Amino acid sequence: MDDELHERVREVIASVPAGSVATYGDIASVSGAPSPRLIGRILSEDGQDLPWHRILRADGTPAPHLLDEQLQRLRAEGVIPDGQRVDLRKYRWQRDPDNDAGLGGLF
DNA sequence: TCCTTGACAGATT
DNA sequence: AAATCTGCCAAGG
Repeated sequence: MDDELHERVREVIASVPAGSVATYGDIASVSGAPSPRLIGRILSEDGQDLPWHRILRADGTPAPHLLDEQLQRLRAEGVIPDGQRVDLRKYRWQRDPDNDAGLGGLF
């Protein structure tokens, strides 16, 4: 059921902790989406209730139309963007190797 | 049914 | 380092 995938993607995005960010590719990989494009599409349609501002592109730069709002919201959460770019090395959300994934045993 | 568009990513040039 | 090309999947015209 592809609806499940859609739901899973939202779940993963919702599981990203404040003060951290993730890339579309990461979300796609963790959620099992076939392509990161799906993430963007889902967010554009059904991401109103999700922390979409924590999702960045692979370079650490948010999407062009969201750029203002994105950086502003991130800054409010403690993420300090370097110009238009966020240090993924520091803020990128990665599953704790010691603790299980942020999925909370979704698998 | 084919073509275009879009919150992307990675490899090339 | 920056611009370009290619592959990717789904939805709408």
